[in-house]
Amino acid sequence: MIKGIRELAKHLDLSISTVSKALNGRFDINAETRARVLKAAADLGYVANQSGRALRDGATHTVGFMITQGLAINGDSFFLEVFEGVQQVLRQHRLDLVVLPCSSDEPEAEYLARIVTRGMVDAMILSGLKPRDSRIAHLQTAGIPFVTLGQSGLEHASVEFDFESVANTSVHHLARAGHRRIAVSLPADNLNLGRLFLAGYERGLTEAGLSIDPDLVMRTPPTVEGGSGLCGHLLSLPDRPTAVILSNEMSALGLYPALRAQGLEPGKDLAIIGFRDSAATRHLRPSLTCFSTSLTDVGRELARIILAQTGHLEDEAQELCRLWPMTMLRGESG
Amino acid sequence: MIKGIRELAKHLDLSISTVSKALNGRFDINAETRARVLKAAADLGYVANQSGRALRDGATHTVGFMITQGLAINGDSFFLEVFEGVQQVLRQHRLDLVVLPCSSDEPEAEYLARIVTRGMVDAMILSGLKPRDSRIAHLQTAGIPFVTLGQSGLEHASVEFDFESVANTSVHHLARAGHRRIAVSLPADNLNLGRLFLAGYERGLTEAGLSIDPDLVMRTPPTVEGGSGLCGHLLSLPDRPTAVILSNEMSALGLYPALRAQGLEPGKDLAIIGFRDSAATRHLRPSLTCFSTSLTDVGRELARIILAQTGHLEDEAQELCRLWPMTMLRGESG
DNA sequence: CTAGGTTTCGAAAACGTTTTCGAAAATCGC
DNA sequence: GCGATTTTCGAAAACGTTTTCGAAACCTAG
Repeated sequence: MIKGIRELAKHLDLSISTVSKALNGRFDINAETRARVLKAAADLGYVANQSGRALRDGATHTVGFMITQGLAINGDSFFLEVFEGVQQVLRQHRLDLVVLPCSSDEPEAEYLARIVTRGMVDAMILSGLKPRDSRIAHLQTAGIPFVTLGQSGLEHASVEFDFESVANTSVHHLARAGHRRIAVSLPADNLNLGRLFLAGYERGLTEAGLSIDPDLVMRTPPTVEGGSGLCGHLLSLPDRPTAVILSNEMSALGLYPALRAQGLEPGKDLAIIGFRDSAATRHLRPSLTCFSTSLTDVGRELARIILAQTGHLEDEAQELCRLWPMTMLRGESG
Repeated sequence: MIKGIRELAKHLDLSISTVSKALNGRFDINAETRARVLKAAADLGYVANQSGRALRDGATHTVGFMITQGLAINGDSFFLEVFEGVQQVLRQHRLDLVVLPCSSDEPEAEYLARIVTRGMVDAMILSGLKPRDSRIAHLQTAGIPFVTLGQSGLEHASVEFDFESVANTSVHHLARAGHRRIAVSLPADNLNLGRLFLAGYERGLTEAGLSIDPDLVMRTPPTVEGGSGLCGHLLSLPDRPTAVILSNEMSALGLYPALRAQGLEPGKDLAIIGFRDSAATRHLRPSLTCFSTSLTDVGRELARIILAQTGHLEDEAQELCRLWPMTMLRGESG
């Protein structure tokens, strides 16, 4: 194993600059010498030192993906699948992905500032944003290219699931099946998810010629317990709804057993449309009608947006907020 | 915002070296000037550039945690909890954690070699190891400190769940409840998990005065479908077992409904002990008797082992393989 | 054979940091 | 007040890489 380009050059009896240019594909190098250099580098296992490279040309060739402990949504691999896609695309452009986990005992903004000002990454992917997240302003003033996964805004690039269409499609699907009283479960906070979901829900009702009843819009924590609680809430309504649309992947896991405890059968006595297809919901019986998408593709899109901002991708002018479509998986629950 | 230590020095009308020493706590700096430098650095948001630092003193002050998409037997929440603990401890020593996801279209060894020879990290944490994983030899010859999560061997540092005790405790628990025919479900491959689990199982049987019946040792893929298949296998046995011990967290999710489809009730017609407590298994009814541990603590231990190897932690001589204990959560299933 | 053009390579600077070592300033003993 | 000692600071080198620019060597045409 060889230490630096200096040793490699000495070993080849060439100058440092010649070796560097051969490795980086510059055009003022004889094809024969280039081949000789490449072979030697491969044989001796030489790879350019990252710090030296970064220092020289001011770019780390590295994209950061910040995650926080709080948002471990459930037991399945949401992020792992996204990482896969990001890394796949970045690698084609000789960039690398580093995931940066912020521990819960450090403020997110402080952590991000440290990472960015230390110059550890050229660009950032953010997830788990809070309503008015200070991290966005920080990256903007620092001039670091970035994209967010979810919580889109007009002022920065983002990828967000198309909750509006999901809710809208759900309503139409249920209305076609004859349902007139369709409830919806939303998170209590004012995240984009809730706003978009509600908009699609109401548009669907209007388009289907159904009336909008505020009593049918429930605020539920996005947990299994939230799903259990939802059951009581639904059954207590005067004119009991015959269908419910869920906006998170955990609710169904609580709703199913809670219904059965009341002697009701999911999908039969209450139609259910869930969100999102995952390892946890996939084995519910009767199978859950829900929405699905390739998270690896989402990761690929995130990477492409970053590449477009850093100039690695010359083509298409990206729209700022990428609404990500999801497809409905018809199950037995509604 | 300020660019480099050069600007900061000029702004303070001090030399570069004085500023550097003040920031790094060297002892040949006047307390007053140090305070002045620290204040200015904080005010102007200066943080030492990572590449320059790494280049100068040959250390990146960064620990890598390699994960692979392929064998996603553990999901987001598993890793996120481990990351939390690692980052907590590393941060106290002014180190940082970077998670390095290897995409499925690149050989793991090649990816690791690239990361390491590029000098992106000072040490590595490895997970998801295969039986004779070439990554270990590579790190050893490269002289990079590392620790593995699982798949312990005598030749390198590792943290591994104490599967032997888990299986042993399970057998004793079931034997005490009167069970004589206790089955066990193991993965098909020859990972440590299977070896250790089987050893603990057989030791438990012997200690409880029960005979060892090879028919009761089943090889099942560690998936929900594996759990479903296990049901048929169990029921087809001539002298049907009254209890089963599972060695992965997904099996129970398949076994429960499969049993019910046969008209049998989990925990009543078949005692079940699961491994491991997780968000997915936590809402099974009747509740699953299973084993649990703090994954954040596991992360902390991993970090400590790394710190001991890199000399950041002067104290205790670590044993090579840290067997990690788990505690049994008594549920209604057995 | 020579002038001009093309191809191929090397010397040197720069990126930002830390540390060694020496110099200057301050303090002390007498 | 002066030499000796301690305290405080600055100049410069080094880490490994890439790129600019100039020099050398080669080739072509006349």
